[in-house]
Amino acid sequence: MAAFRKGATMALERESGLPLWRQVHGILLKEINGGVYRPGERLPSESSLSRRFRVARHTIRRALRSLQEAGVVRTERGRGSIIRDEV
Amino acid sequence: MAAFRKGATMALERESGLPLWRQVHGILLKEINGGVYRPGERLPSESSLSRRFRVARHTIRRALRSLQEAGVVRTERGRGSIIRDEV
DNA sequence: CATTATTTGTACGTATGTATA
DNA sequence: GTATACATACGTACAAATAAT
Repeated sequence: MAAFRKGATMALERESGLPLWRQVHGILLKEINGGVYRPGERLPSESSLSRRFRVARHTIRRALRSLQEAGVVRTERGRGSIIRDEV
Repeated sequence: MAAFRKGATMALERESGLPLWRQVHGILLKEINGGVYRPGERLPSESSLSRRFRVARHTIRRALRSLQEAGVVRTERGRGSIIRDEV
């Protein structure tokens, strides 16, 4: 399937009970694991992700935070969220 | 001094460069260490702290999150933020 | 080197949902 | 059943660090 193309994603499910930020987390994690974004590379900016997923930047930041806590990315002010080398 | 009374605090410094949420973190931590709030007890609600410090609830939540990450409190939905047993 | 644009951080506000008291 | 309290999600504005021109 075409689920690993950059920037093309199914719409989030707003009635699923699963928080939007968790859905974003899951999608980005799959894309990272699928090689769409690779270690050392930056994820798209928060604004960009906000447009892509049609959610508030706040929601994107919540998702990115959970990716940080999971050790998947590190976020640097003014630079972006960088994929960590896989463990 | 009277720095350890419940709910009576100097105003936060908005020009200090230190983020408001860090200031709130520091004050609450001192009060916890000073015995104002004790292990097993709950901190005041987010709304209450918001009024006390005259900052948005968002800012209080940021401070509480950093206290969680520091292992000082645990937050439970519908219940509040409970002081952890000291380590 | 200087200016502008981009990007994340802080801080405010509002509304609604969900769990607990 | 009502009130309280935290969680999710929307929005806006500006500051600060970095990148790009």
